[in-house]
Amino acid sequence: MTVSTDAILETATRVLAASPTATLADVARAAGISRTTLFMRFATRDDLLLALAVDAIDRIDAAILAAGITDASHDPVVALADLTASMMPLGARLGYLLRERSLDDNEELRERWAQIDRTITDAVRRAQAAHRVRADLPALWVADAWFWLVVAAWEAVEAGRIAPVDGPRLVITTLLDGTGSR
Amino acid sequence: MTVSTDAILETATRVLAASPTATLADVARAAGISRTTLFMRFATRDDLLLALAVDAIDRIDAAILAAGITDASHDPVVALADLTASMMPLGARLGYLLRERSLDDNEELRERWAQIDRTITDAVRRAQAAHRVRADLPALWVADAWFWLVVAAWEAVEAGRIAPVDGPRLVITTLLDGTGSR
DNA sequence: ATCGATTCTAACATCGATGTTCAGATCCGA
DNA sequence: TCGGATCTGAACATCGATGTTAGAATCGAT
Repeated sequence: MTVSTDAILETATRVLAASPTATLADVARAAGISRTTLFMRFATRDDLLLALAVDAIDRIDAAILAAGITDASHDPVVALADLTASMMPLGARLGYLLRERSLDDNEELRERWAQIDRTITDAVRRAQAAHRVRADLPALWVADAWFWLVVAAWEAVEAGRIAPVDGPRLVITTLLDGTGSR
Repeated sequence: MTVSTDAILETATRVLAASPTATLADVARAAGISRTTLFMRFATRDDLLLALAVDAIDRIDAAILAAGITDASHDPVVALADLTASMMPLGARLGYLLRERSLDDNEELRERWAQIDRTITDAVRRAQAAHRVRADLPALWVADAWFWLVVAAWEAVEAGRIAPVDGPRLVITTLLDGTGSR
């Protein structure tokens, strides 16, 4: 196996995130394999798209686990900051998930995404219970705001508007402290 | 003209935002006109996509003008809050602009978007000068954070996670005050 | 060096979407 | 009611992407 399946997924994510209508021939060329071989690995275009999404969600799950979000003994705010940092390198994959609407009707993906959502929202609720996050805001909204700020940071890094190293800090300080002057 | 061009754009935005690969036959059907007539109004698919994008940006420009963002005598923070409220109904159009990557290589659209970006960023800078926004954050980032929080609110409303009426307030309080407890 | 497996090139069929054409239906104002 | 304009349905050509197949080439292990 000259080119690993992982490398193909990596390349395919990059190509398809940049241009969702890219051809499988484009993907194969970018990955340095022939179109025929690509069809050996993924029988149909849908198979490939699904594999990309599953890979992205796998990585998010892994990041969540590593950050200890689900661990009740961890400070939820610290855990969320850790998660933010480890989400940043997943940017292209997040962008792909965001934009690829054809995945919406996949039951498995929807359920896994809902699970991630619940995990983050639960962490927010625990932070609210510990008086670390304002209790007058819906936990669902705070979770959403966090997620989209992560997206914002990724896009800003991608566009060269902020330095990669600043991303996590900007997300967390914006989310917790806000941007208004005291 | 039984079906106005505006109504076609409205419908097309909804259909294509929900499923970017939707067929022109789908769009025509949803708009209640024949495929032939749709081709009378927009000679090619690209023409239609471009018209959608131009329409979306027109509306954002109008909202910016109405909110008085560019008016130096207005309080920039109040103006941004006003703009947030008038951006909310543009949700589907924003979603379309966000996801339709094929527009990236259109010079006119890129320039118009850059102009909007400059306008928002300038407002943030004025707010910083007036000590209404923290000066230790890049104005570019604050502008980005605002934009993506607007997207977050729109998506949350769309998914039924927050009430439409709460959107603008949640965006502004999250952006300015943050979600952390004092 | 050989064998088996994998990848490659180069074709091929298929299919759906785009875009075109045109004759008839329909509508709307005079 | 008439006449011009517009919309429509039903074809049609074209094109590009998907997916398939076969044989040649390459590679890796023994």
